[in-house]
Amino acid sequence: MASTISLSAVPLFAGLRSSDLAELEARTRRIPLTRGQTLFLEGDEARGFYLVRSGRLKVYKSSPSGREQILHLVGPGEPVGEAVMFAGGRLPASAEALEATEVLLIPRQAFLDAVRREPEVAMQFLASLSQRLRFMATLVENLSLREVTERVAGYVLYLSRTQGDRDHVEFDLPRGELASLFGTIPETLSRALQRLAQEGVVEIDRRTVTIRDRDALKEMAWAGRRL
Amino acid sequence: MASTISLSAVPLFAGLRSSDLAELEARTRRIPLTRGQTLFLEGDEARGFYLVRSGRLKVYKSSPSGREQILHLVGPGEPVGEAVMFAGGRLPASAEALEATEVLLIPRQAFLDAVRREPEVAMQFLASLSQRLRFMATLVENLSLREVTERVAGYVLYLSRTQGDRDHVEFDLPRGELASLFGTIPETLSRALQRLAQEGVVEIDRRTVTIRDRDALKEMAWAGRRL
DNA sequence: CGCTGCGTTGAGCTTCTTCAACGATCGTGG
DNA sequence: CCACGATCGTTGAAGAAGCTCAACGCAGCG
Repeated sequence: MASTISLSAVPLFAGLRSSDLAELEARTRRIPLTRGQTLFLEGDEARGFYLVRSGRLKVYKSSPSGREQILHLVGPGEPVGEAVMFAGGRLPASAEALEATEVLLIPRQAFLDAVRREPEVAMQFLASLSQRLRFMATLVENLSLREVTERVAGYVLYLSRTQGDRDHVEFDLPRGELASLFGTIPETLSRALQRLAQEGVVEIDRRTVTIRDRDALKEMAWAGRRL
Repeated sequence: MASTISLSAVPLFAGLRSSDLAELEARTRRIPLTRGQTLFLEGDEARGFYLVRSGRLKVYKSSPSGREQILHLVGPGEPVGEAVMFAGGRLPASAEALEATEVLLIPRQAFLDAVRREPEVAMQFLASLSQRLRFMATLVENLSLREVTERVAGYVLYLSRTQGDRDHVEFDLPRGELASLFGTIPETLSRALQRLAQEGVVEIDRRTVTIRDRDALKEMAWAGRRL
């Protein structure tokens, strides 16, 4: 279950020769995290960046009143905090383990050396940042232009796509975290799910969602209302 | 007024030798845009990316009902659509000129050749994407965790910072665009401004904002309420 | 078997949006 | 140079979506 990815299998470092990989790895530090443990907080100084080896992190912003907005989820082979390395400044968000997680701390200089050896690595990071940027654009669109029920419908379809286009989909997060991902609170999420269920579009049992009317679900996901 | 930036002054290409710069420039195409003209629409195929030489663009998402959310503003020396080059896929948003604007279309291959000549260019783009990512994180935070009045207060402070910490600040956009930037509509923005004015925090005359009580403004910007 | 935490449901309230009307401003053409 | 129309910004009233607070059911766990 706790699949651990080795550096040689990390797409970001594809292109590095195994000797360089070995050197890179030697300069990293392994950091084990338990569920709920904080990796860093918004405003912290960055000493390098992190690579998730196993488990999962949430990267989030929190409000003075305690509400949280998840910016993205980070899984095995994916980097966290690397943007600070490129642009400078302090960490713009916080990160916390959603389950038992192991990350690698990669010091700034070790990374720069790797890039010098193999410029292709920089291109991989460009691709990675670009993908994240696209994800953020979608998030902004959801928060600003879609209502909660539409976001949920869209997420179910997204999960269905990533989980093999089945009609059986598993939420990979508890309700509260799911709500933070959608930019809302558990109560509202609960009501949105209930609405989808009541209209016969999906069936919901705990974390399992069964898609009953895929077309209706698609309809809700991008138009929702009017037009 | 219409300051035009030359390629040699673009930070992204700092590091390129002038001969390489000349070659790069020779492979670009100049595209003049009038105010309101569309550069590309969400879903378009990208042939390369664009660099703004003069003027200003908005990059935005639009909803079926016609509302728009501005993702970012792009000025002289800044790139648009480059993320698609790195990550593939189609353009995730639309772009339109806010005023008379000239952009350079830089073909994918011309860019790749430049990077091959000078790997430092890749690092510059990493920094640029990272900054944009940070901006997007702030946008998400605003949309999800702050109310409109707080966003406006924050923006006024931001403008004050960028315009030299004066108490006299100029909105650089008409109301409607400003509203799109804040993720709301002109009516709501108008009321938010009115509230700030009524509490004596700022004074507003058309696009000019005079900060009357900077501390109160800061207070509104990050806490707003409770705690 | 009871405790604890998560998820759901209900009622009331706040914020924001919608729709409509109105005033001001600016550019244009007479 | 002025009058006109179009656009932009503001204001008001009503409605919708989402949030807060509180209570409750239920499952998992000690």
